[in-house]
Amino acid sequence: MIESVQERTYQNLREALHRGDFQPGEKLKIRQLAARWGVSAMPIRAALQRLVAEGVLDAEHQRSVRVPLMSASRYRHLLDVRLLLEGYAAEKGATRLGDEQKQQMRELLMQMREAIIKHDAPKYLDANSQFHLTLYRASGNPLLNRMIDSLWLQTGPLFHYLFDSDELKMPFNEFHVDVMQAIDQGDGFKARAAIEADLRYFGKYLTANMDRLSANA
Amino acid sequence: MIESVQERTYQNLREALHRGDFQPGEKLKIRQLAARWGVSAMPIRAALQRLVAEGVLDAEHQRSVRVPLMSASRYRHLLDVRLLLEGYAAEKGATRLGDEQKQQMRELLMQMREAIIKHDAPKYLDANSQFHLTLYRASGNPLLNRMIDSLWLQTGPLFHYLFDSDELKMPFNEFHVDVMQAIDQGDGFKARAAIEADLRYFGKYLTANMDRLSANA
DNA sequence: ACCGCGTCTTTGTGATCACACAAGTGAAAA
DNA sequence: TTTTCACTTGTGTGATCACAAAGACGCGGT
Repeated sequence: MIESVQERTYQNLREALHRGDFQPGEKLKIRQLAARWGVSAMPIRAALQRLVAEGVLDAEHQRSVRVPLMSASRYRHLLDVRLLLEGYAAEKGATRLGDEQKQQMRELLMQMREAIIKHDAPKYLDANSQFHLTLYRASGNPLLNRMIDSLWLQTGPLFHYLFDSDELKMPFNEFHVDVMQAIDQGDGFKARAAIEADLRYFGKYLTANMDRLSANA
Repeated sequence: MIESVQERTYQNLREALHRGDFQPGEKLKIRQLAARWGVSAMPIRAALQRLVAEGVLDAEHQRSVRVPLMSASRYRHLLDVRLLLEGYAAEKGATRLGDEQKQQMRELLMQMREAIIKHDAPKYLDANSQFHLTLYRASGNPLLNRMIDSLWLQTGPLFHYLFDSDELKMPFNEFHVDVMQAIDQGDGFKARAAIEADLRYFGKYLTANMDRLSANA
């Protein structure tokens, strides 16, 4: 796989955002990021513009770009769209998953369980997103998948706040078990319901604690 | 309103695409476009990358960018997502529309009727898109609206093919009347159904004639 | 000590240039 | 006549530069 500097830079930025390297509200400065990765300003500009176009970053009055702040209403809007798209993708995907992908998802379920025991939040988050995205990808709609990717990237930074606080017991994967059952039964409707429950549960917890979380930031 | 060269260039490109200045499958060359609008390569690059990020243009193996071809399956995928998002936005929007916006939509309905009588396709298309987008915007979810905008831009060029052929009688606005009724009754569910019927009807016609249409291109 | 004003610095924007690589073109040989 | 290969042209990429505008800082006046 040949990758251009722009593509690499874009991926770097994406990962950094997902990792929570930048705080919500923080200004991203071109020259600063360029120095960080030892490239010129150009690929950084391109990556920033791309992320702005995807809705991941905010551009204010075409001057600086910032990591967006997550307000309760913004989260609500995000959740509404995610329920819509991910619910649909889950319903469709559950009936179209191949055997190897089902096996992958079972693996990921195990990895999540392990991660919880070991309190390995990054690993849990990684397995969790792969679990979801594998299911959605089976829907066979590339456009839908692109949009869902973008939505996850917009939600992503928030996850990391959550797992910084140790008190959280990460009991979320009971819904994942429901999803897995629904898949094994080929029951798309049940899969949708389980995914929606997962998202709602998560969202409920998140919005309830949002003030505390953003205060920590 | 201050606008940068990049923003202006982006809008120019958008309009050109919407107008059908470029054929599906056509390569867009940076220097050529730069000469066309008398700017340097830079704002063109930015605009192209932005449109690629929005899914409006295709970038193949990070070399040239092309106007995407509309295959039947691609249209199907687009329609599926549009039904999902626009159906939801319509249902939500129908119950939240303000009086002035309802009045605007009634105006637009009249304009569409006029445009049909006069066979003024551009005017019809313009009023049609405003009619839809006004309704959706009332959903009050900015993220949702951004995504719907992007979907319309991806579908947009196809509309123009349609109206190039005179045989088409544009009988579509009966569904728009249904939408208007549903709004007046404050019936979100009915509004959703009418919008979905509109999209499906249009899509059915479009996919049925896609071969002929793309042959004309 | 505080407020106002001008300057210096920071930062994004847009132009230009050098380069690499892909594609097209032509000629020469089989 | 066809195929192949070298060369030329076209095109995107990434770096650098000049500039304008916004923000930060400090100096001086009251």
